Amino acid sequence: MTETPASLTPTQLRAYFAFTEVSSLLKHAVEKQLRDAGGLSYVQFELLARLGDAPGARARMTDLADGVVYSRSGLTYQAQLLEQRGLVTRTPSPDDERSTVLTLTDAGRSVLADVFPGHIEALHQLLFATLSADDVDDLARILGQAADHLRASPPRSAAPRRRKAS
Amino acid sequence: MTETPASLTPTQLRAYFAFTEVSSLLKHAVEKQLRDAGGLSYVQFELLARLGDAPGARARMTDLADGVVYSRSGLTYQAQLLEQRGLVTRTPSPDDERSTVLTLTDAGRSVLADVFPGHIEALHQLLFATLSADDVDDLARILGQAADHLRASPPRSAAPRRRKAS
DNA sequence: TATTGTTATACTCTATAACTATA
DNA sequence: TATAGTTATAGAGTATAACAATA
Repeated sequence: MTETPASLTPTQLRAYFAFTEVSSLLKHAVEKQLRDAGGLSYVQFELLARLGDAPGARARMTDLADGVVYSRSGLTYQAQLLEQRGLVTRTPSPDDERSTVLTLTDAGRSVLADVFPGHIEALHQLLFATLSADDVDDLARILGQAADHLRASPPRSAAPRRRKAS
Repeated sequence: MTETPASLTPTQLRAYFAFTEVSSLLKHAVEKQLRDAGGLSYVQFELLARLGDAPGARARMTDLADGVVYSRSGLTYQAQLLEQRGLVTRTPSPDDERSTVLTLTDAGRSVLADVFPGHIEALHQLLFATLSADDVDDLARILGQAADHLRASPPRSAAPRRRKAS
């Protein structure tokens, strides 16, 4: 067991407050851009972007749910919305009939293409414009480390699925 | 006008992805802790914490709304919830009868006290445990800079209040 | 019996617009 | 006329639990 201090240092507090503030302001700005440019919520964009990166532009619901921090029913809900808009298709997996495979359609890829440039521009102007290359290096290294730690951390908010205590 | 590159560097991408991942995982974990320890949402915690820091443990609705990124009606909603639980009081301001002043009650301060230790512990274990003192310094500096920039940026999602175009 | 995904449902949160009251 | 805040309302999103189908 590692002992936990009862308080944070002033610098830790500053880092935390700055982090939450950047997180909040950046998320709002990005969500607005995604909504204006493609009518997408952040989650929907993330799902489409993951599909766009996936081999064959397809992925199983469960694999998507593990990446995004969502309940399965929430993912079903979002997948329905995307399917209704024709941005993805849902088909049963040939390998395992229980699984549903989401596939990005041409229309989905087109919406992604509509949205990407503005997304990148927003990130550049809001986040990266004021940071030096060294700052970005540091940020990537430090936050990458933190992300690794958090990902491995037990208190996952979206636990894979509860296991019986027996 | 500053020219905007059409894409991000690989390091910028890594920094961005790490940032969003940390943001998402940390927020979920912190929200769970606040809910379990004090039945508070993150917004409610933030409001109570701001009142706790404010002189006289009191603040006007508008001043709170400017800090938190919320619509006025959303703030009214949250203030009602907090008042119903007896954690704050709402009284008209003596200076300006249009204003409402929120004041933290003893019960509110008590809930804050219940919640703080676990909040700090969560931050320490999830975020700071793996970071060196230098890393925290860098993080505070870099994100502080980004926060300053974002705060000053025109596309505020919660604009103070729309002004007539005339 | 465990796993994948869907459905039904209820709840929280947020924003817009209309409204009241005060400056 | 402008500002502070509330109310009414409607919509998006999320999670839990029960369920059906497959492994």
